[in-house]
Amino acid sequence: MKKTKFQAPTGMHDILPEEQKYFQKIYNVCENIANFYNFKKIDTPVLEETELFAKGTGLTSDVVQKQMFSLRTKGGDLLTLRPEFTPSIVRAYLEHGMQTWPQPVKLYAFGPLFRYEHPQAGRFRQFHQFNLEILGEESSVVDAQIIQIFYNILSELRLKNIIIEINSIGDNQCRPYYKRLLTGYFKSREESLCSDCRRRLRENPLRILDCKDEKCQRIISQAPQIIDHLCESCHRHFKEVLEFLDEIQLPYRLNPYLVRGLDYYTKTTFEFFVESPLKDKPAEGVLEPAVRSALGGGGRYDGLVKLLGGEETKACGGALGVERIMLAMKTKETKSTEAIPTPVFLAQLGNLAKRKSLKLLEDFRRARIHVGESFGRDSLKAQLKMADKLESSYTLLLGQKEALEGTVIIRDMKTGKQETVKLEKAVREVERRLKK
RNA sequence: GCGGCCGUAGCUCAAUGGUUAGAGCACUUCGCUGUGGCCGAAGGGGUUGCGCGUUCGAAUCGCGUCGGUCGCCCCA
Repeated sequence: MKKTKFQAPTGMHDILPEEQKYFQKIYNVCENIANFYNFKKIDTPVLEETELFAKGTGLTSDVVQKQMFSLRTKGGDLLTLRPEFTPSIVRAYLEHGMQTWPQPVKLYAFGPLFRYEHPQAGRFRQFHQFNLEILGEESSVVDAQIIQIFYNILSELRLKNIIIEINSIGDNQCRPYYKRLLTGYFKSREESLCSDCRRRLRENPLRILDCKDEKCQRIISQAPQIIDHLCESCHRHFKEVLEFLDEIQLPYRLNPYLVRGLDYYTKTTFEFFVESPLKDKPAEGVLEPAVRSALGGGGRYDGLVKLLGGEETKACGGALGVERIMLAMKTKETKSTEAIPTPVFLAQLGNLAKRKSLKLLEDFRRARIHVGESFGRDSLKAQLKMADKLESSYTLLLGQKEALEGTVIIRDMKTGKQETVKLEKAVREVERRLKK
């Protein structure tokens, strides 16, 4: 065989039939639940103006600073493969005048996203998210609802030990004050911070809070926490969100350092994890790090719509990472969906029979019975072998003799018993047998 | 952007520096003219990721490069 010259680009993958089971499963669960909560589906282009993300996602975010796939069109437009959904959806909200729809507008999206970064477990340059947005709603109840929906999806996919981490990062009433406080705190200890954090100190001091560096950690643990410095309205909002979560008994954990890297968040931020039950015995050393990465996250973004040119519109949203869910499903050995057998196989022999087979196949399609075939093969042996591989319960045999007589043989693959029936009765006969 | 590990058949993997790089699985065909599974036989499939070097001789050693994978950063 010739050496294959081409391969998928770094961090991008074919989703082979084997994997499609998981994909489909995740998509179906997301869609069903989203529909139940009255979300409407939206698809947006994979490419958007670069400016949309620069402004929306934010210039200080890593996503914009170094992870965008950007290109210039022949006409000179600067476009970027979407690294996340939210700015696109806000753009669509404004472009189509959704402010005039009954508020809030609840939308969901599912599709590929692109970020230029170094691939590793659960992290790819092309990956998929399921995304929810509720635009035009200020109430804390929707924050809780979005968290609840994501939680429901993950449970429905049979993931265990789901943990929600939650925080509030305030709004532009209280955050500037907290930021100054924090900057002051870190400035006085700047020499002890890692180089990244020294940069963050100037650009976005809040991000220092989720630095993993050991020395930084010690400093962070003594730092002022935002929840102690929220303004009245943010404080109330956060308290309400937590009360809602208590009410529906979701297992959340406060994480005062959960900041998130996208610039537009205000008030509530949250992330989802699957906690490993093996935590106390790291001896086997399997699968720990991959499982710890966030399965999803999101938060409130009360300023984004205005930032992108609309009226002040409060909103909240979030996303689940499809590949990461798949990883978690596999790691937890959630029962993988077995290959579904093809109940009936149609084998033919001879030209006349082949022609009649095409028609017979259509009869079965109309009866919604899945029938396998291998019309390209002429030997009966090879066709029966295929029927065996497909784990068919019955094989229909249509040869020269049967074609002339207007009959077909039904072979029970388990017992090997065969019975000849009229061609017109084939569908009904098979239906009857399958019911047993 | 930085670091660890790994690149041999479609897949999983063998092969002290030494003939023509092997095995299992998978695939195709035959044994069996119109009857599957089991069994037996045969066959196709490789520039050992690529390049340069060391050597009488390289899948094996060295350097480089590309790719994969895992981690840091960040995120889903």
